[in-house]
Amino acid sequence: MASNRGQTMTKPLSRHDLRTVHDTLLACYGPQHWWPGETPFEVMVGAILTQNTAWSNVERAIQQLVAANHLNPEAIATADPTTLGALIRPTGYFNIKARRLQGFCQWYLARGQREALMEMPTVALRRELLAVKGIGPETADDILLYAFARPVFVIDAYTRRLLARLGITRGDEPYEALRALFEETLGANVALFNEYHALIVRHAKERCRKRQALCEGCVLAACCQKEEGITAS
DNA sequence: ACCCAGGGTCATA
DNA sequence: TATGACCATGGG
Repeated sequence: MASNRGQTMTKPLSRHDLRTVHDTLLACYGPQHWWPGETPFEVMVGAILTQNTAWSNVERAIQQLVAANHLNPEAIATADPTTLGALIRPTGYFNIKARRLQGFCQWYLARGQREALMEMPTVALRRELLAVKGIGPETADDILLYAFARPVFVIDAYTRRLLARLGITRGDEPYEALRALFEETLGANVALFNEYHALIVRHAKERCRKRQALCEGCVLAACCQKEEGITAS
């Protein structure tokens, strides 16, 4: 299906319109330059710290890790858990996340870090990431896509909400079903997956919000199945 | 004083 | 397999 860059979509959507949704969002917002992180390792740390947490809180934690010279796998793996917890405190769940970071870094070092892991096939790397305690499907896919440039589509709460409101899904599909939907419909494409997920986050944060969505003026409004969108108050 | 935010694990039934 | 409790800080 042809894209309609710069225009408002006007028909109810099916799953085959995922490409057009991307093009419409890109025309609206422009490239998002994701993931916000200086290095691949910082992306991995950020992916764990942002679990169920606002990104602004993660930025503080990253700053504190840098200031304490702890933003490297050796320092995190060998840090005192209480010290590490204090550094990442702003992200919430800091006791659990400190353990998750340490478990991840121990695996990362044992596996020879990024250089060695880059040689591993995507399916095998994904399986290993999921075996690390505290890394579930979304965190694994964040790392695969944004730190290892693998063609894996990230499904998060924003993606679920947007697809359900558009009428493409019901909202209760399992993670793997939604990931397969995007990957099979769009075809493996790292640059596209990277940009699309970033655009979904941008759109869901600033317009397709959980409550009080700003449907008036939305580029997807004409084709969206969401009923009674609350406009700006 | 709520509700929400770029989840995941574990214990139950 | 499917729900619920739990983890915890910061902004609106």
